[in-house]
Amino acid sequence: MDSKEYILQTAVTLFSRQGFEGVSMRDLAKSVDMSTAAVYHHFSNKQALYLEAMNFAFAKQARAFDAVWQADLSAHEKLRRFVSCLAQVLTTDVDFRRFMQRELLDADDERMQLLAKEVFQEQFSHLMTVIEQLSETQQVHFSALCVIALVCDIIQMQALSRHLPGWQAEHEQVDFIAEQVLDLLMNGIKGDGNK
Amino acid sequence: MDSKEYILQTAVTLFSRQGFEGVSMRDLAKSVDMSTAAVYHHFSNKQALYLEAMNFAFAKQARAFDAVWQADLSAHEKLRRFVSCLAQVLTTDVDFRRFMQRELLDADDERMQLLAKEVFQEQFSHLMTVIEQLSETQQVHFSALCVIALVCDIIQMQALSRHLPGWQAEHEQVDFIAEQVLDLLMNGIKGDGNK
DNA sequence: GTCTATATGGCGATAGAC
DNA sequence: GTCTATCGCCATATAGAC
Repeated sequence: MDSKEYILQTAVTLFSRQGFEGVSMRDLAKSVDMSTAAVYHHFSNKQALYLEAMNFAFAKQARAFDAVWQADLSAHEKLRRFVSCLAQVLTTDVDFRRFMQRELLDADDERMQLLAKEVFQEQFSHLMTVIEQLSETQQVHFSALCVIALVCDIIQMQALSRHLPGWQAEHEQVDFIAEQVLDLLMNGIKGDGNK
Repeated sequence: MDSKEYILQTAVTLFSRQGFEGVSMRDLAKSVDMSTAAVYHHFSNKQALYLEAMNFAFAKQARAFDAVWQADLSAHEKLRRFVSCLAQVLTTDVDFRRFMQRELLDADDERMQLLAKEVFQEQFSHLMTVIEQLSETQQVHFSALCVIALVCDIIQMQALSRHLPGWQAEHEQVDFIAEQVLDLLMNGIKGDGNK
């Protein structure tokens, strides 16, 4: 009975690329080489399938960050690892990234709350602790948000930035992104760091 | 014959909220109080209507940035105005923001090129010039991308960040966002600026 | 330019055999 | 657990009258 898992895996890919309305149960059934009736045997309706697919996609990434917050690292090193890990995950697992972006657009408040609790909250709390150690800012929540926003949107905008002046291929490499983001976070736009 | 414009205006709102697949020609026709046949009189098919709606939404914002790059301002002041203006536009015109996010997700390379040329390129070039004046970084393109990414994604993540620890209502005010982003850009995460 | 009516096909979901 | 067949509805798009 890993039909069900196979369906979920496939659904994640399809939903992340074409959205809820853009994927029909027929499309999905064809992709997993089954009849629609067989798919409906595993999920009560399309909405339920979508929610399970979402949880499935997010659960896979839950423990990608485990190595980041180890107690015996400096705050600076923790931040470096987090930024690097986030860039890595978002670049590698394109389905996850697109699913997340789509949820940010389409989710109602209830699903947004779920996303916050199940996917973000733990990492966000760790990140806030690290920022408190590194900075005197009173805007810890906002600073943490900035870190995540920077990494997410840089990767999200890659397909666009390719067509803007000054683009270079290395701008899309994970290590380059992580290094530049960290430099910006530590030194601001002046970038007097390692250059 | 401003039926056509009225249809476009309505289409922008619907498409930005529910996406291409989520809006039927019937929905749209009902929203503008016409028959679907009347809508089809103005647009050859749904795809063409979508593309015209996209151009319509983006054209409205083209000259929102006119006051930003005035020659007699300091580079720092230009940057401040750009960040503030961008935050203002994205907060005020929710349809525009969502449409842009959706295009970043759904557009193929051709539409991405259009988006780059018609919407971003001019502002992006100005922004790169300003960054060159403010900074010694060799990564001007990347830094410019960071500025835009920061503002866009902070606003995009507001609905989520509401459910994360440490959130405060003032985090969603345009002036607060602009001020904090500028501080981060100039001083990094330490935020030793005006605090 | 707008309508009513309709052609044609895809949609979510179910019934019932195996 | 999977299939074929089908229900009832909604989709895009068009024909032709006014």
